[in-house]
Parts: sequence; C-alpha cells; structure tokens
Amino acid sequence: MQLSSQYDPSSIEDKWYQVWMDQQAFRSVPDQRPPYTITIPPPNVTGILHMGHILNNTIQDVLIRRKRMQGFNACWVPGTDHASIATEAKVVQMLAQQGIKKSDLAREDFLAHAFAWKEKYGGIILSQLRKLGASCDWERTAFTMDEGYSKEVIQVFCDLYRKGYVYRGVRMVNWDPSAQTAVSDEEVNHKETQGHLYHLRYEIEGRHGEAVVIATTRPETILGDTAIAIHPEDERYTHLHGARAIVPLVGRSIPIILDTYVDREFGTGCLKITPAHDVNDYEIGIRHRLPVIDAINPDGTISAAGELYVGQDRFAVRKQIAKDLDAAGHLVKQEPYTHAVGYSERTNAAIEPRLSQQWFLKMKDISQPALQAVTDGEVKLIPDKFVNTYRHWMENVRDWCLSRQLWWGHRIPAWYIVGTDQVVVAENEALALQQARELTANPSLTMADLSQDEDVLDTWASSWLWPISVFKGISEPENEEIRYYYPTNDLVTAPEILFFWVARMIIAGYEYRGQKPFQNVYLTGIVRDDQRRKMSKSLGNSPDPLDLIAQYGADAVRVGMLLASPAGNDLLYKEILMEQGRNFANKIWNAFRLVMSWETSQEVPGDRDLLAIDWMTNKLDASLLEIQDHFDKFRISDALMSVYKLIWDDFCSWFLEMIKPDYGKPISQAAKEGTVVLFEKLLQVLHPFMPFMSEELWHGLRERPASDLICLSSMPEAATPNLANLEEVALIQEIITTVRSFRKDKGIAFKEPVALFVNTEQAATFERYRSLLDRFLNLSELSFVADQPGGTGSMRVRSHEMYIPMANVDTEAEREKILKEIDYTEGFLTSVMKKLSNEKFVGSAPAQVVEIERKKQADAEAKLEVLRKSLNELGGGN
RNA sequence: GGGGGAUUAGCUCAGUUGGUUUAGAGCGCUUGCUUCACACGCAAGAGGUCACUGGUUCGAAUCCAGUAUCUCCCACCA
Repeated sequence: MQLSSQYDPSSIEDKWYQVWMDQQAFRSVPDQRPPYTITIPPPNVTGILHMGHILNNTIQDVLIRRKRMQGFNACWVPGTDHASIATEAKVVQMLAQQGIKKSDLAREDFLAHAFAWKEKYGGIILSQLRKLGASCDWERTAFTMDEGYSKEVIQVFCDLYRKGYVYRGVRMVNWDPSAQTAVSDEEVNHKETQGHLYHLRYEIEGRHGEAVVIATTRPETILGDTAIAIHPEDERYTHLHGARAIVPLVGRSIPIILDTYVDREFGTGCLKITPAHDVNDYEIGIRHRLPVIDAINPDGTISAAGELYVGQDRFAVRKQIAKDLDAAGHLVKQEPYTHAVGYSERTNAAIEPRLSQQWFLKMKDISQPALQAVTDGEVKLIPDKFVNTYRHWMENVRDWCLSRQLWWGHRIPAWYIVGTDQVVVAENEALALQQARELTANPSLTMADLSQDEDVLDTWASSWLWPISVFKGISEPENEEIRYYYPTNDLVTAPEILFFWVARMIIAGYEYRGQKPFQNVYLTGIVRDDQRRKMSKSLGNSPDPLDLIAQYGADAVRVGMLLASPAGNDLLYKEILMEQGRNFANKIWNAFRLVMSWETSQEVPGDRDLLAIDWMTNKLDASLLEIQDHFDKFRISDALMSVYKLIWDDFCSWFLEMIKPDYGKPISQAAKEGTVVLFEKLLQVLHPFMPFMSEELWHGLRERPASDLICLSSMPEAATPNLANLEEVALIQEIITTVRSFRKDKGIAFKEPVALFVNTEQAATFERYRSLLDRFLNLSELSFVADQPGGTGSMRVRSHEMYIPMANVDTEAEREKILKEIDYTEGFLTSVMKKLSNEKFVGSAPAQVVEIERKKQADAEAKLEVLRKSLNELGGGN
C-alpha cells in the first residue's frame, strides 16, 4: 500500500459525512438510554458561517459526539431563527436592488418576497455546518417561523396577556429611524461621538432683555420643548421661579419648572425639557404634567408639530437651526463636545428616543424563578463569573418591549375594535371575533369591525421558547419527545446574548415547563484577530471559514479553534492555529502509515514490545481519567491538549519509537495487534475533536463492516493505571533525555554506540528496562560501577550517576558543571530544611505534606553525596 | 457613575478549598539533525524577582487590603 506522506482531508471529509447521513448515525428518537440533548443557538436564517459559529458549533459537536460514544442518546437539534430585523433589512435591500420599494408593497406581497428569499438562501448556514462535521439530527431542523412553532409563540403571547404580564402602553422606546422600528435596549450600542454643545439663550416672557441660557447637544429638539427646568435650590436662578420662557424661533411660551433632576454643575445649570425626545425629559414631563410635542417623524424628519423645518432630516436641521439661532442672536456659544450616542445594532442608525404605543412584558415577577435558578446553581453558567453579571441584570430587569414595527415575524395577535379604543387578544381571528362580540355585547360584529395590530413580535419573543418549542412542548405539553428530551443538558452560546436569549429561555422554561430549559450554559469567547479586534465584515479581518476548511481540513480547523479557547476567554485567531491543527492531523496520519507498513511474523513479542504495550496501556488509562476530569469541568481546550500530548508525545515519540521494528525487519503479530488496539482507542478518544480523520483511520486500521462506525462506537473507559510502572518509565525517560543531552553536548553522534556505566542502588530497574535503553541510546554496553571510571564524563538523574567514555575529558568543565549542580541542590535543600526545622510546620502541616518534604530532603541529600564524591574524584575537593 | 473580571515565560493560557511547583503547557525562539512514518518532522535547549506595596500564616502565584494598568457588563449629564 502506497500512502502519501501528507494527509489529504479533502478526499475524505465529504465521503464520511455522506456515510453518516446514509446510516442515520445522528438520528435520535426517544428510547431506553438516557438522553443527552443540545439545542443549537439558531443562527439567522439568512446568515452565513463566520468564525464565531465555527468555535461555537465545534464545541457543541465535541460535547455531543463524546456523549454519543458514552452511551447516551445524543440529540443535537439544529435550526434557524427568522431574525426579524436583520432579515427584513436584507429583503428590503434585495428589493431595492430590483427597484422595488417596501412602501409600495402590501404586507402580503412583501411577505411573499421574504419567504421566497428565505427558501432560496435560508439555511445555507446549516449546510455549511455539515462541512464542519456537525453531527446534528437534521430531520429535526426547526425554524422559528415554522407553522407549529409560530402557533406556540402566539399561544404564549395570549397566555401571558391573560395572566396580566403583557400590557400595552405609551413608552419612550429606542427608535431606529432607518428600520423604522423600536429596538430593545440590548440592541442599542452606545458609542462616543464627536458633537457640539450649543449654549442657547431663551428670553424670559415679559421681562425685556432678561434671558436664561441652556446647553444642549441637539438644538433641533427645541422644536419640541415644553419647559425649562432648574434646580429648586439653585440660588443663581431663584428670580426665575414661576417665570416663563420663550422658545427661540418658534416663539412658544413655556414654563420654567423646578426639578431636582437638574445637575447644577453641568452646563449652565438650566435644562430644556423635550418630553417626546428624551427619556429623562419624558419622566420629568410626567412629573410636571407637561404637554408632549412630537417634533420628529418615524423616519427621522421634522414633523408638522415641529412647525419649522417640517420634512427635513434631523441631522440637516441640526446644522441649519444652529445657523438660524446664531443669526437671531440666540446662540451664545458652540463648543466641541464628545458624548455617548446610541446606535442601532442592526442598521447603525442613530437611535431616536421616541414615544410610541408598544406591547410590553412585565418582567419583575416572571423572572424571579430564573434569577433563583442561577443563583442556586440549578442552572450552571460556565465560567461562573457570569453568575454575578446575570444576577445584577436580573435584579434590575426592565420591562421587555415586545413589539416591532416590521412585517417579517409573528404578527401580534391583537385586534382593535374599529371606532373604539378596545382591544382583544386571541390565538386566531375566530376567537378574537368571539371575544370582541362578548366584550361589546354586540353579536353582529364581523371581522370587518376588527383590525389586527400591524406590528410583529420581537425575535427573542419566539427564540426564548427554543428548547421547548422544538419539541412542541407548548402546544402538546405531554408529548413523548418533550418529556424525554427536556430539560436539555448543555447550551453553548456567546456571552453577548446572555440576557437577550439565555435569561429569557430560563424564564420561559420555568413559566411553561416548570423546569429549567438546560443544565449548563457554556459561554464561549468572542473570536478576535491577533490585535484583539472583533472580527467584522467592515474591517475585513475575518477569514472565510469555508476557505479555511478547504485549505486545512475541517478537523484541523476544529482543533485549531479549540486549542486556544478556554471557556469565557476570547479567542485570538491566528492562521498558525490552523497550521497546528493540520500538523497534528499529519502526525497522526504518519503514525498510521508507519503501523500499516509493518510486516508481521509469528514470533512471540520481544521484551521491548511487552514493556512498550504495558506502559502505553497505563499511560492511556491515566490520560483517560485526566480527559474525563477536563470534560467534567468543561475544560474542552485542556481535554484536547491532553489528547494532543497523549498522541504526539506518548504514542508517537515514545511508544512507537519503543515498539517499531528495526528497519526491514518484521514485528510480531501479537505486538502489532497490541499496537492497533491502542491506536484504535486513541482514535476513539480523538473522535469528538477530529471526527473525519478518526473515522477514516478507524476503517483503515482494520477490516470492518461499513456499519461499524467510530462515531457510534463505545468510548474507552479508564482502568486504574499502574502508577508504579508509570513512575519507573518516567525515570527511564529522564535518563534517556539526559544521556541524549550529554551526547549532543559532547558531540557524540547517535550512530556511534556508547558504553554506559551507572552508579545506582536501583540496578534492577535499569536491567528491567535494558531493552528500552538500548533502543533509545544505542548502547554498546551497560554496566554498574561504584566509582567513576577514568576517561569518562558524568551526568546525574536524581541520585543515579552515569558515566560515558570520552576521548578528551575537560576536567575543568566537569568541575564547573558539578559545582553548579551542587549549588542548585544545596539551595533546594536549604528551602526544604527551612520548613522541616520549623516545629510549627512539622506540627501543623498534614502528615502527607511533611512526608513529601522529608522525601525531598532525602533525595537532595543523596544527590549531594553523589555530587561531592564526583567532585573529589575529579581531584578538586570542596 | 454602578457592578464584574483580569494582571504568571516573546504570544495564548494552566496552576483545581494556601504545602506533591526555588512555577507548568502549547505555540514561537535557539542549536544540532536530509536517523528509511512524518522537515506539516526528530532531538536537545534557552526563557518568568507569578503587576506593585503592605498584611495574615509555620508556609502565599494562591487568602486580605491598598495602588497601577487593562477589560467586560449595566446606566448615562443635557
């Protein structure tokens, strides 16, 4: 068999994914096994795979594949989110390119376009996940606007309304003038923005020449001014109590009011009040029963109520009104000023605080169990530092604005009775009509008398049901699936959406199932570039994951991503990580090539073979325990690093070097079989991380039926490792390393056999591992001595001293080397003795700890003895 | 402004209720090696006063206080 020395993933990955699909390897249906369930954080239906998805989904796949191999009924539910704002924005953009304006379309027509778009491009991301190797049960693929799912979303809204949690009210919302919708607090990014602080002069009504000066960053909002506020105890302005001011340009008379909200230190200490366009002003307006002048239209232009500049954009007006105010003598000064401005996360438009009718969910009561669950550890956050953040947020939770002024989404199931201000909320038209008839006591009402709310629900008002609704847990609360799979086990997501999504899922879980939705929440970091900048399209600093997979292979990409990403830490992406993953794959591939190249004989295994297999078996057991421990603590990177070192260092660098036959010679059949068995176990441990290559080699190592897949095999379980054996081999390895170092140092080529003389009390150990020493050190002779033979150089491991003959012994260099070792060992001994001579230490430290120190002392003293003896023999003395 | 987190080798991070550590890993770096699985490799090696200052303790990278720097979340002064 001729195999390339470089592993080529491209020819293998698609092949195995197809086999897995054909054999329904990832299909899950309820059965007798315990379930292990993950519901995917549904990506935007129109999204494409980015580096964050790679990290996130690799972690999920590692978890799910491992549990699948550990005998759980592993179920990973995939799907997509309709992502109302993002998707609608894309559709609007797509239509614009075709010369179609959204405003020219009827709702139904627009939705037809949107669904057509979704059919065409929706779910591309899911097919991309297959390239990564994601072992989802694709038959379960869900979408938050599927018919059944939508039904549950509506049902929940109606239920919450009936329970009194949902209400409708006029509130100041974050208005996105570009998308023309309200967005949630969480979807607003505050950014430091360079602007100006304008000092404006308002004349006092009826007092000629007298004026008050206010400071504002938004002069255009004076069109909506309905008061000036001063602090009641501000002595500079007591003469203004009860007076009225005139709004410049507009000429409107407004009261001067007293409110402690005003900060006397800021600006002039006078604050203009625009209740319609500022959150704080709105609240002050309510306290003082001020009129509200809505001077800005939904699209960001000045409204008729503003009187001036009607129809012009707010930013254009800001510039113009400053000039006009200046010309009219009202602009006292204008200074550069940096302040935080809110921008829409979706459209990046400057947010306009705006009053509007919205639907809200009261959060205080409904969120209590969810707060409790996380504080009590019923739901675990990993890493747990997020618990504090979570608690802080939940304790100060604000009502959730549920409505969005969009078409793409779940239309709010509220109907207004035309000509009245009455509203009914119901699951469907028929029920709504029935309720409306009862409400109005008018049985002759028809649908024509009802008009449905135009708004849709916030996306999160559907995705918060995700772990429930993918199993139809709302509409069929007792069905077999929800009872089997819920609560799910782990959720893997980004900390950015801890409140958007995770907290709300927990709330919904307790409200609708009376149980948590998942046990553990693993919060990944954010993928950044090597300068710690977030990966973004506009910066162009994000590689295309599919290119990376094509270039390095999915297994390598998975390994590369995981190697540098402990939970909760950001991942600094570097191409070199991908190379490391690829190199690892290549290493394994070559180990495979080596083993496959061995010819076998029927001889019994040699001593070296037996030692090697025995040690590797122990090493594997020890590593299995370590790996399990890492997984228990969600230390996925560490678990991978353990596998990496187990394969690269222990298996390839040591075991294969121990067992491989001399060139051109066969290996005993039994030894080869032992090697294959170990290799198979390694591949199984590796499988969750590198599913494709492990499956390929699983089938390459041994003839097996096509149905014998590694992904469905049973994960090896750890036996108790023989620690004495591991300890002994560790000593032998240390000796090998030391002698190799000595050879290199003295320029003795490996090809040149050497004699090794050893002064040790453990000659038996050396003898027992003689065959390994021969193999790694190319020994011509191994003998035990009591003194250093002449013409040799020395080296020490612990208290064993070894000598190798040398042509020219540099006595001075030897002396120096030994003195240096003495120096270090004495320092070490001193620190140990400091502890041991302290009665309080011996008295209060645990016996085990004292014992360890005594051992350290004995070892150090033995070593010093050896060193001093050598020094004497060199003719030095000390 | 309020709250969290961090600060350990050039880089990214471990260090698990203070004592198996005069501190570990991976990558990078240095040196030697065309050793017949692999140069996407082998072998050996260098590299850290654990941010700083105090304190608690027989003992501190680990606990406490303060300082400095960085970072995240929340709220936001017009």
